[in-house]
Amino acid sequence: MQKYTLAGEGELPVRIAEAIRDAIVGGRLIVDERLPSEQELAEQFGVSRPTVREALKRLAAQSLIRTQRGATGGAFVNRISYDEAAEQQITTSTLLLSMNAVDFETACEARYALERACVPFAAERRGADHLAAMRAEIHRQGQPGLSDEGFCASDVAFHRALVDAAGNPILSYQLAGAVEAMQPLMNMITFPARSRERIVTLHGAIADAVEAGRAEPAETALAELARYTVELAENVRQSRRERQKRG
Amino acid sequence: MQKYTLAGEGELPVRIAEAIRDAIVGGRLIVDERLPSEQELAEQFGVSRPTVREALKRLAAQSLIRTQRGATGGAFVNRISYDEAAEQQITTSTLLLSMNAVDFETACEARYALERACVPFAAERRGADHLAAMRAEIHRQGQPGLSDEGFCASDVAFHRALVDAAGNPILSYQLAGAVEAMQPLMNMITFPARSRERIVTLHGAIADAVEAGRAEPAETALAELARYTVELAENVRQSRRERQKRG
DNA sequence: AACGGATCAAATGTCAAACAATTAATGTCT
DNA sequence: AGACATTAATTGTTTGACATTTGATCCGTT
Repeated sequence: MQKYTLAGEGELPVRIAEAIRDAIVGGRLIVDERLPSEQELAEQFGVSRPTVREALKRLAAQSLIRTQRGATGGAFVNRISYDEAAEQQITTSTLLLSMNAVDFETACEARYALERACVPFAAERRGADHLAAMRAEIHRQGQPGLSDEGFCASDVAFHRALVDAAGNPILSYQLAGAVEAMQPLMNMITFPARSRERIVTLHGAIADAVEAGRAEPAETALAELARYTVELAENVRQSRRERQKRG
Repeated sequence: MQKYTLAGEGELPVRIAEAIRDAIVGGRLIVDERLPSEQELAEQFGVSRPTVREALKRLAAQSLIRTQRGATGGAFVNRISYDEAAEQQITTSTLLLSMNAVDFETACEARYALERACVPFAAERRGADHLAAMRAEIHRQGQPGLSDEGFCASDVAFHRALVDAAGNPILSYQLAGAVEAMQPLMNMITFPARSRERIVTLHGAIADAVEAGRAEPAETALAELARYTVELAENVRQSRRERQKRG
């Protein structure tokens, strides 16, 4: 049976990778099925083994297959997990943000808007574990002596808990990329004690609202948090400009 | 100057790819900068050229670099575009959904929730072009003789226009993955004339609300659309079960 | 002097053949 | 029957070579 058909034009490894990928998404190769050995694939496609290898490596880079050495080794169709998918999305999003001069306001708006989408479900389905995680992060954020980066990391953890509370793995996966990718941008902000206090208060309001099963006040607090974060970033930018003008 | 440091353990190409990727995200390699030739890289890392090639191909598969043949060719750091990033996210999301038995309801909930996040901005900033695109798709959806797949495609186009109307490229990019990845699932639904009529009506309500700059009715219509879509899928599943029992 | 085309050189793309490393199955000895 | 060495299959890696592409250079013509 002909499982793969080489089509189009361009570099061989790319076309081979596409052929195999199509076989996977088209269901002709099912999860955990073993692909032919590199040697056999090379013969089937009429190319050399290094060429096949490059194709397989492309697929491995996208987590579509995994390879195993040894007697019963080979390439296997990989069931991509939420974690793997999220991981990939985070690297892609991070690169996209860092290389395209996305202004902080746009990224921030996107992030909090997406989070807002989770709130109604979080308020409806929140479990004790997620609430506890949120409270724990809030407590950490109030600790004096916490570094700015530590504060940022805790902020991310808080928002991940909020998103996970919605109990929708697809939402969690999609949001992970948006939230995590923002972290490098957030790390440029300094959080003096007064700002932290304000943020912790808002986080508390969100946790309270979610615990009470009320979406609306949580959405309001989230919107305020978005506004305040943008304001903080604006301050940092302004003071940096002034320092540059002087020095 | 030492730009790359090989760390950790495991397969050489993976470690080399990581070293180069870290150099890119760490800013030691800037956009459009040319990497050393494969030969030079091989010498620097103390490995053979095919090994370096595999590493480069991994990076190329993630759109981190692009390669050019010829005299002035080589590998260049790639500025990843929104389209490329979205493309990758779509394939990842599609695979995730198809391989993890995600139930339609969960995926649908996620999709419409994320779309809802865009609505306030769309209502605020909608441009004539986006509104026109939405109207055009609504008109197409009303045409008799349109295939189910054509209807689905138009549905996707409508929602993309809605998302783009929010005028936030990050949101558009994030949503593209969620909306497009749903299409294979949506394609399993059949859309009889009566269902289409209902959907077109809701689409019209969304377009009207956005045009009027009112977010709330658009969100309501979107929620109703989500509910109705899940209902349609449920019907398909039920009739399929009955057919199976009989035949 | 400016334009056009042939040549060249550098780089990636591809191939071939081999050896190393790993791993599970097989077979053998106790 | 169980422990241990052997073996075979497969991927990982190296070496060396040739093909292809493409910009740059040189040279002759106008």
